[in-house]
Amino acid sequence: MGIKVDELSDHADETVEPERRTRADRLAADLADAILSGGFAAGARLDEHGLAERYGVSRTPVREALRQLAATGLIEMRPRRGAFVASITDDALSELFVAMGELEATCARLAALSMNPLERRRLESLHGSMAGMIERGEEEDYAEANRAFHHAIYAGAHNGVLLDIANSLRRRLDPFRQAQFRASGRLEKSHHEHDLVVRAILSGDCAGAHARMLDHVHSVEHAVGQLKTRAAPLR
Amino acid sequence: MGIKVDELSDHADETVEPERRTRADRLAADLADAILSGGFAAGARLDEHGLAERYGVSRTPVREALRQLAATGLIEMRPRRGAFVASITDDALSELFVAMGELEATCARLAALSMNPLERRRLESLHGSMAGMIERGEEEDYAEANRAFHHAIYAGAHNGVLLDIANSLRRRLDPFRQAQFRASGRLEKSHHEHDLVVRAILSGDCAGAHARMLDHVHSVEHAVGQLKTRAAPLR
DNA sequence: TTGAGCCATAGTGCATACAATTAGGCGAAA
DNA sequence: TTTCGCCTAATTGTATGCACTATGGCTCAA
Repeated sequence: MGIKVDELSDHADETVEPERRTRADRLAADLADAILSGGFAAGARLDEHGLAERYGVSRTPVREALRQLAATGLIEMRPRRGAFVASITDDALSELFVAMGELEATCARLAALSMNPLERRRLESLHGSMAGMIERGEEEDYAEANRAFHHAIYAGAHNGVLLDIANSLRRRLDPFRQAQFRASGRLEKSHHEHDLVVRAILSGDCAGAHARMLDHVHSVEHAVGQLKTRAAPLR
Repeated sequence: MGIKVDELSDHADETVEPERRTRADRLAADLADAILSGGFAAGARLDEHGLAERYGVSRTPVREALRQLAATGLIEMRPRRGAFVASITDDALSELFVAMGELEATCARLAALSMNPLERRRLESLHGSMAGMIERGEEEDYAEANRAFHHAIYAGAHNGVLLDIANSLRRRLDPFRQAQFRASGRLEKSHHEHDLVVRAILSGDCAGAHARMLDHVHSVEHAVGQLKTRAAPLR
């Protein structure tokens, strides 16, 4: 099941190959990036013909890409009425955070039980390196390391199904998580919460790992909520 | 051309309506049913042209239906090599059960916290009615009620995201769950486990609900495992 | 006889043309 | 003035044709 992982990872590991993946697949990835980075407004209509012209392909791969995205929940398709960027209501966002929290807490619990010594050492080392980033104010690096941190815990659960679910939820929440890093003092608080999670996992305290991770995600949700009261949602 | 509609003739819920859903959507549903009910062997190749001919449509809706199914994990698509019915290895099946167990346990915990009095009463009543089915040996009815029972708990978590995830996992596991009902004494054991879950939920014991549901799913997995050692997997 | 390379064939990826439906605007009637 | 209905334009759903890739069989050489 380890194979499945790098099928999903669409980074530039391919060098010159004259297109291994299909246009539809690459289009889906491109569109997902564009949507998640705010290139399309929430609720915006995704016109097949327009997208086809814009990306220089025919409507067929566009339609297939849209189907893929619809399956992830990133867009919504209504028969004969087209595709729209899924707009997240406050309630839906809250449900997403609750689900994400439960999933992450579950992974943390399983990780406390299943991680092998190497995985535990790597998690500890990654967590340790993040302290320095905070001191040096390296927000970008911290955000990236944060992703790796959470991913390490998903992977530590040793369950491909949960890994896939967690990744897909995280992708949808990432834009919101990103924003809260800019709240003052948030990085320190986040790191402290991580610390509690790591200690619980390393000591094999599965109930503690569950509880601490739940706390952490709730805290992230709270920070996002605070942000939204001041500024408009970021997409 | 819209005349030869009933090649796809499925359920008679639509009376005269000239197609509300698209062909691709109905095809996806039909194919999912066919696969889950064993109409296609595991690992079988799903030839686009053949399916198109068989269902009396062109390749385009077939392709879109296949994309949809691929997103649910029911089939696997490899670029330029076609679609195959996803074959489940023992390891993958085990991972699915673990994930399903964690999801169900999470829903049970949340249900213990969130269910309103009406939902609690309905859950209790449904559970009560299942005892009679066992005594009367109504396996079919019990299987149906069992689905409703678990669904009620997912819904009781009051979280659409978790509900969707649980449903999609359940769909993939249902063929295996069905089989274990035929194991002797399994119905009684299942009902007893349900009883523990219901009591925990009704009394608001969220930790207990989590633990009891985890036990229950593990027990189901064990029963399926027992079955598989004797007979070949059912698809 | 066995292995490697070539070729034919089948099947997917993509493009494009056509059909059908929806939505919005316009006009007529009450 | 308002409302109902029709018509048109825009857009999605479906069909089909072509091109390119992968796979299996066949040939030729060792």
